[in-house]
Amino acid sequence: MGAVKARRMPRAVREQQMLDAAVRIFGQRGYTAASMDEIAELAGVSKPLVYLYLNSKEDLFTACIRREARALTEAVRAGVRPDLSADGQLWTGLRAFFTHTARNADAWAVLHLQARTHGERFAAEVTAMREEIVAFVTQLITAAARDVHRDPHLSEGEAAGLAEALVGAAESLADWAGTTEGVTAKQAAATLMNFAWAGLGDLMTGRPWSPPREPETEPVAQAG
Amino acid sequence: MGAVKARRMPRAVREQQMLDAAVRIFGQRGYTAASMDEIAELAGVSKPLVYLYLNSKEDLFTACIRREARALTEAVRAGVRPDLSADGQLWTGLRAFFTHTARNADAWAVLHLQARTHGERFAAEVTAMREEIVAFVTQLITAAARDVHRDPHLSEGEAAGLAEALVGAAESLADWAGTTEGVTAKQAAATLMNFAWAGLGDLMTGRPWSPPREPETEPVAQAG
Amino acid sequence: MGAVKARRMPRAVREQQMLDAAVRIFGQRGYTAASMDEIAELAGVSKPLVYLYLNSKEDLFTACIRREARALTEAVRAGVRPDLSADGQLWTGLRAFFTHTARNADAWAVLHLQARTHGERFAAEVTAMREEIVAFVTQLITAAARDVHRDPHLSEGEAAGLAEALVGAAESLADWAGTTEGVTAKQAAATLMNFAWAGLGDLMTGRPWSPPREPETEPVAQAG
Amino acid sequence: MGAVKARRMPRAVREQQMLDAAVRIFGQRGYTAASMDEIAELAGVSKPLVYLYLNSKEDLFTACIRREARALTEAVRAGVRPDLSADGQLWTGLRAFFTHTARNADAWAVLHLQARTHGERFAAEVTAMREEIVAFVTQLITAAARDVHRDPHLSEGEAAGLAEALVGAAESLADWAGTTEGVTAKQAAATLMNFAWAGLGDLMTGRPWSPPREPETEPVAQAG
DNA sequence: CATGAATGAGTCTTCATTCAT
DNA sequence: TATGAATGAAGACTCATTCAT
Repeated sequence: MGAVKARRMPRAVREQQMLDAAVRIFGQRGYTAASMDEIAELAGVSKPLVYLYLNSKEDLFTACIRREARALTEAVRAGVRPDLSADGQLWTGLRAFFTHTARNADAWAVLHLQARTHGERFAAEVTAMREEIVAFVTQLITAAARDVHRDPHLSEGEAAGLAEALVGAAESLADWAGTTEGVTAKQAAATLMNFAWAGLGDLMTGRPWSPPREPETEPVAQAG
Repeated sequence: MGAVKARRMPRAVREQQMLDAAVRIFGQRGYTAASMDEIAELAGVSKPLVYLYLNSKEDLFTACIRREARALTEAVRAGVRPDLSADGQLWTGLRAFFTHTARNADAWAVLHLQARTHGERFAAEVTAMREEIVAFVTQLITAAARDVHRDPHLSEGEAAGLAEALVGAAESLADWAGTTEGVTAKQAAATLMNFAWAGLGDLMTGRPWSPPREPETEPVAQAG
Repeated sequence: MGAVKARRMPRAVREQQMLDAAVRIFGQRGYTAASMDEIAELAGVSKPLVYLYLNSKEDLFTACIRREARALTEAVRAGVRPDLSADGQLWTGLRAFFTHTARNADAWAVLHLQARTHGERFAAEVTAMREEIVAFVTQLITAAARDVHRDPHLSEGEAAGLAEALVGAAESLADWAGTTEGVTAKQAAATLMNFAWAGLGDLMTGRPWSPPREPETEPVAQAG
Repeated sequence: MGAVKARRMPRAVREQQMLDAAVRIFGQRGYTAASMDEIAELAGVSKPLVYLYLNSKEDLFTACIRREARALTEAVRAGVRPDLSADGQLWTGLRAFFTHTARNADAWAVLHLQARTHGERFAAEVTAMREEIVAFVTQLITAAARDVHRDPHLSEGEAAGLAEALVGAAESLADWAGTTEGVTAKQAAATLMNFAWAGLGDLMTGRPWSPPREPETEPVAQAG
């Protein structure tokens, strides 16, 4: 298991091996349950070397998050075809997204589950990436609205909410596709496009779904 | 801090206090970072008593998951108005869902984040609940399709995928509403209905979004 | 070795046992070389209990310093006979000092060597005690000067310097008496009284030793 | 930081640079807290080179002690004017001593604090130096006694005790002068001469301070 | 002569868990 | 019923020390 043990490698290479191991362990065990011992062993080095290069468990985790966040955004960016229409761009972007998350399940677990569950410092790191993506999707939605009407029915706030929903759905479907046998990235993307885009289309043509009248809305507040 | 110390309470009551404390700590610190010491202190009892009643950290966590999963499904079930049409039922269900998750943020964190991040045994516990909900939503979607056509365009698999997307989006929006100031449960529900339902409607009237032709789809497989 | 192992002792007692052990180990091995393992073992308890009661190595060391500093000052205070003349008070105080340090060699090593060698925080703790003693000795010296003249030849600064020298000499003699076989506390005290008091007497009668004239004094500055 | 990096220096020079760095670090951090990494970095060389030249941390520390002990004794020896009377010799010796310790505070910390706190092997190294000095001072005191009487009142043991006290006071005053702003070497020396010499003078003229009668002397023994 | 790469061994610290009362 | 006293096991982190180049 693991890579063949090769001693005396240049620092940069060893660092990547360590990050590979760390992403795998963090993704599978979770941040706290992951032990530096295990990571070092999987990386084929001794623990002190991990500390020498990556400083601490926190820093190591942060390095994982950064590397994988960058890898994911770049994969998506590379997938998007800017010459297509808004829905075409979304489609290709989603395909890239699902492909990347499915191929890098541990990295996705690190970003989507672990990083958000172990302290603000880590969460902030992913939030940056996520916001970048949400902003991009908001643009796409707004652009699409412009394609249909000169005078869009869509406020900025609404567009942001919809983007949030779309990204959220994508994230959940990524988990689903990663967990469920026989669901391809393409299928996941198609499902999401079907689910959302047609609806958005309707929305933009001025036929939004509207809730029935009702008397009262209680305020939302945390109980405990 | 914590509850007022009252001795000699009936076992059932004490147990609930412990679960209250545990949900709070697990939700805020995460499963591994949560310490039995802290939980016992917040519950206002000594640690051995926690062990006497709840057996072990794992069992305690499982008990939390079960209690909160049941509470959530019951809240949703209670929210749904079975006398309404499919979209009406979905709307009221979502409202109940967002209201409950917003009011019980720690419980939601336990179910949505913690339980899925710390071992199969816990994950399975939530999965059961989730599947129940997905099945219910699948029914609603199928029912809605029947309402529109006698001869639905919607395969079972498609309906399941859409339900998955909808539930996923709902989960993400629950996080979003819990995190973002000034977003009410009602708004979250409306956003999701707008996002999805109109699209589904389109879908059901036979105008699905369709991807452009392309030659090739690579299979999805985990790299590492 | 160590005390007979008795389980289930009240906290206060156990704490003192731990401090006893800690003083011994810290005094003999030094702060850094002392291991919590060894201290716990000598105290007859497990390491976690040491942490439960004393918090950390730093806190444990601080507790040692405080306890021993208090014990030493109290021993000296109890030794001084306030009804005697200044030289009588000094004599009895020194006797008490040498007796206590000789009987508690490890404690003396903690206070005199270890506490001053491992960070400001610890050093400050002993400095407080030392300043108290120096101030007391300064008073004695000044009082003695008043006994001899109405109009003392002794400035405040000079008195402080002399007190510093006397205390310093006492500290060194304590090491010496502790190390050298066959030197009693009484002898050490007598040596110091002989060494110093007669000289101070001379000083106070206005016959100070004076350095020969010389042309030049270079300023003192740290090289590195 | 550290010395300018110059490669390919003769071994002797490099060794001195290493010792310079080591004395500084050992003096400031203490033996155990000092890390070979830091020493090597401050010396401007790689760690393996330190090991190549100085063998081990213990050997390095020993080398420091030896070099600085020799430097100190030589400074004192060079300061003493053998053509002067006994008190003149003591005065000039003390001046040299305080000047050297003040100018080499780290070296003094190594000798006075660190070497005595980290194992017999190191302590022995300084003890040798100290005994040499004490012996020299004993001679001075005896010589001074001879200057006053043909038939000295001073036994050998008494002279040794007094020398011990004087040296001890000098050591403590060295710390004091090193720590307290505005105290020069000359002042420290004068304080000590005033404190001691006049007293010794008295002593030698046959008027020793004598303790009051008292019934009992308890034997001194270590408690623990 | 000189060093970047690498580690075995050990330290402080924490936590889930259990007795004895 | 309830708890103060106590611990085995494990994890993060550091350091003196050595190869291989």
